[in-house]
This record gives sequence, C-alpha cells and structure tokens, in this order.
Amino acid sequence: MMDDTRTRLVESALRLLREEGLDAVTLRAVGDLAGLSRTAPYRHFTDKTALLAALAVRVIADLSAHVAAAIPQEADRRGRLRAFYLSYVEYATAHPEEYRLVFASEFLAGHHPELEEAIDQVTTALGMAGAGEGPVPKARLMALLSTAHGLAELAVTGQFAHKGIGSGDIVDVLVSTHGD
Amino acid sequence: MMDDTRTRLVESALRLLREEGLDAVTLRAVGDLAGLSRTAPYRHFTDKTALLAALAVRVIADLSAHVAAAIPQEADRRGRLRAFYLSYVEYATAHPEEYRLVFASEFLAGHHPELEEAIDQVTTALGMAGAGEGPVPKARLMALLSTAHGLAELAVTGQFAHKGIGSGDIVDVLVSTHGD
DNA sequence: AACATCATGTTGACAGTGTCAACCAGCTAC
DNA sequence: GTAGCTGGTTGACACTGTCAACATGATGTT
Repeated sequence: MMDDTRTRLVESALRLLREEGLDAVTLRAVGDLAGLSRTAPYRHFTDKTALLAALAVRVIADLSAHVAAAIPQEADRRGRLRAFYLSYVEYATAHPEEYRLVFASEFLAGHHPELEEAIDQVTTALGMAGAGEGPVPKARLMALLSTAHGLAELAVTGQFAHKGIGSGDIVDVLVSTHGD
Repeated sequence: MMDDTRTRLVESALRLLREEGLDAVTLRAVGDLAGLSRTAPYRHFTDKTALLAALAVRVIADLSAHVAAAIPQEADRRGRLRAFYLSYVEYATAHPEEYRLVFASEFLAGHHPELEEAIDQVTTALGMAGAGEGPVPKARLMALLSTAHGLAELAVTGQFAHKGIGSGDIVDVLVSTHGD
C-alpha cells in the first residue's frame, strides 16, 4: 500500500510535533524524518495544511481515547462529568504542543471534513460515557465540549497558574453548578 | 513622543489583520503601511511575537468593551449571563481573524505580562457586570470565561453550523443549567 | 511482448519571511 | 563641541511553502 508512506509521514510529523514543537513541523523536516525528500508530502497531501489536518485527526483520536478511558462508567453523573473535564484538561496540559495544533487546525481555511468527523467522535464518546440513561441532546454535548475546550486552552496557556487558582478549582465550580 | 510610532505600527497591523487576515500581518507589510521601512518594527518590538502580543492586547480591549457594553445592568442574573455569552460569541464571529489572533497569541512563548493583564481586564469587567450583589469568586469567573472562550472558538470555526444547531441553542443550555 | 499510463518520488528554482549586522541622522547632555 | 543614545535605513542570510520539470517503476491494454 502507498497509504503506508502516508501514515509514515503523519507519524514523522507527530514525532516532530512532540519532540520539537509545532514550529518544527516543516515539510522538509517531515520528509527527511520519513526517509524521503522534501517535497515527498506533496504526493500524499495537497497542502501543508492538509498534512496538519491529518495530524490533528490523529491527535484528536488520541485525545478522544484518553478521555473515554478516563470516565468511570460506574460513577454517578457528577463523577463522570468531573472525570471528563479533568481528563480533557490533563491531556491538554500534558501534551501542550499537540493541543496547540488542534486549536490551530480548527482555524484552517477550507474545512477538512475528516477533522470535523474526528471532533464528532469526541462528542459521541462523551455522549455515551456521560449519558447514564437516555441520549444526551446535541446542544448539551456541545456545551460540555465548549467548556472543556476553553478550559483546556486557558489551562495550557497558563492563564490560571499565574493567579492563585488551579484548574481543579474551576472544575469544582463547573461540576457543582452544571452537574445535573 | 516615539510611542506615537509604536501605536501607529499596532494600528497598521490591526488594519492588515482586519482587511487581509492574520497571515497578511507580516513585518514588512506593517512597516510599509505605517510609512516606514521593513525592519522599523524592530525599534519598538523585540520580536514579531511581541508585536502580535501588543496587537492582541488591543483586540482584547475591544472585545472587553464590547462585552461590557452589551450586558444590561438592570437585567437579572440569567439575563446578564446570557448577554455575556451571546455578546462574546457575537464579537468572535463578527471578527474571526481578530479572535484567531487572540487564540494564537495565547500560545505565544515567553508569556507577555501585558497580555495576561488584558485578559484580567475581561474577567474583572465580567465580574462587575455579572455580580449583582457581592464579589464573584475568581474560580467562578474563570469558569465563565473558559466556557465563553471555548464556545467562541467552536462557533468561529463553524463547528456548530455544520450540524443543525446554532450557538444560541447552546447558550440556552448553559444559562439554564449554569445560570444560578 | 511492446507500449502507454499513471502513481510516486526526486532535484532545481522562486518568491516571501523573520532576523540580524552594519551604517546613518539627529537629538541630548556634559 | 563632542560623545552617545534613539529611531531609522539598507543589505544580506537562512529558511519556508510551493511549483515545474524530470526520473522510474508498476500496471494495464492491445
């Protein structure tokens, strides 16, 4: 398969992202690390943004899996909600460059459908975990996602740390007022 | 004053941001538009990121003023909360490139203190408007800001539009469950 | 078997970018 | 009057994304 090289390119890009940050993810570096030449990505992605979108899909899948695994099914609604928020923020702060890419890629022009699909994946995983009984309405799911998303960004960029509070405190507030 | 040229540079950058987007904000273009030469910004900003941070401060001040003006003091708590969310999202969707800059600049390395201060300004304006009686605890304020922030990003990047829901629906959910 | 086609990959080149070094004009201060 | 700083300029450099042109091997058709 030639999809093989495609995923190898994405994997190389992921390694660069993790080890050297988003700015180090350059087409030339990706090609080099994959054992190919600088313009090789152009045979598998139309653009650099297309490569970044594919990379973002990978990252979001990781994030989704992390969050889904962190929500204990046997806990009550409040407990699952707290686990959702905390695990989401945890992932973001543990992998700041990856999360930065997610933010950046959402602003990419020419909306990539795979990216939207990956985000849908997060919300459905969230819906299954957080439901308890019956389906959770879409608007509610998006509200939860919005909150977690904004929380993660402010946490990652150190907006909480430089005042006295931690993100845990904020999750407390969110869960206690938003929890049922 | 030589601060005059400094603000003129920021103003030129703002015009470029509004009229041609974030990618068009290049040091050369900023210098040209200000009637100076390409490296002129280096006499007033150490970095390009420093210029962007200053620009972000301007944008956040605008956003802060817009939100503060949109919250009716005579409304009840729910009403003010709804006005806060809606005006925040409204500003973001009306000026997407400016809001994109805010996201990008928060991820800038070498945390700029003025930027953090500008963000504090938003939360205090929010605190005064949303308080009613007594001071609102910091964690609560940050929770509100997180939610609005995440909401704005998902709205700006069209994450709601491509399913059936609008951001107003989500604000309904947020206000009804989070409103008191 | 011979040929055309296409996917994959390479090198060379180009315009643009952030950044720095070197240089230059005034203004201020002693 | 001269030393030094502030604000400004031009020239150059390494690097980036992107494209055009070219190679090469596999595939498929006759």
